[in-house]
Amino acid sequence: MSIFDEILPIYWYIDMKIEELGKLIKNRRKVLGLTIRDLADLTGISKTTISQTERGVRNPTFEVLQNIFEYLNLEMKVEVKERK
Amino acid sequence: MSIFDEILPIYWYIDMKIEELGKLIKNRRKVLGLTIRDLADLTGISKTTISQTERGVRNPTFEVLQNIFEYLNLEMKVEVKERK
DNA sequence: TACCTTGTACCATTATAAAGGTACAGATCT
DNA sequence: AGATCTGTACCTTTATAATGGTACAAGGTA
Repeated sequence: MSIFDEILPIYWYIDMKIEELGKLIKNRRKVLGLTIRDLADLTGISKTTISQTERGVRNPTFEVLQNIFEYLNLEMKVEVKERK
Repeated sequence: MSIFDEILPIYWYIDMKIEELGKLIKNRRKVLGLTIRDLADLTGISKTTISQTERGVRNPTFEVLQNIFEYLNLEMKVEVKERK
């Protein structure tokens, strides 16, 4: 039906690339069955900002990510990078 | 000698609060023995931005965090929040 | 006493994130 | 055909992040 019907991980790893972060947000939003308008209403963030953040065409602020993560039930962790 | 001589965790958890994120960055910078000027030179970010980000008095962009994390050898992970 | 380092305070300017509107294309309906 | 929904493409305006300079206070050192 769509790419979002595949088995979804409950854990994502982000290597600090803005495009990957956008894909993660869009994926998670779809999983929860929300539209961009829905998420905009929930967070109070404009649809423009959400759309562009999901596509990685803009550099969002921490506050924007904070709000989006809250309503997508996501949390961020920071670790010291392992040495290879 | 200072608060940074205590045993330091190799893992931090950030519950999306900008003040905590700032403390984490400052702590990590101190652990690596870097000054704000050092980090500014490494990342290309101004000392003003770094200082205010560490104190949580400003809302940094993702790009700024990306750069800081890179030179502090930190990485970000995103997880689905566990239900209580 | 200097002198140097570090971090913060303060300011003006520039760059750009965010908002909020309209319009449009594609898909999905009746 | 039309109507609706969704996401993107625009555009303008506003808010504010980021820069880069100076100055100053606290601390350490010679």
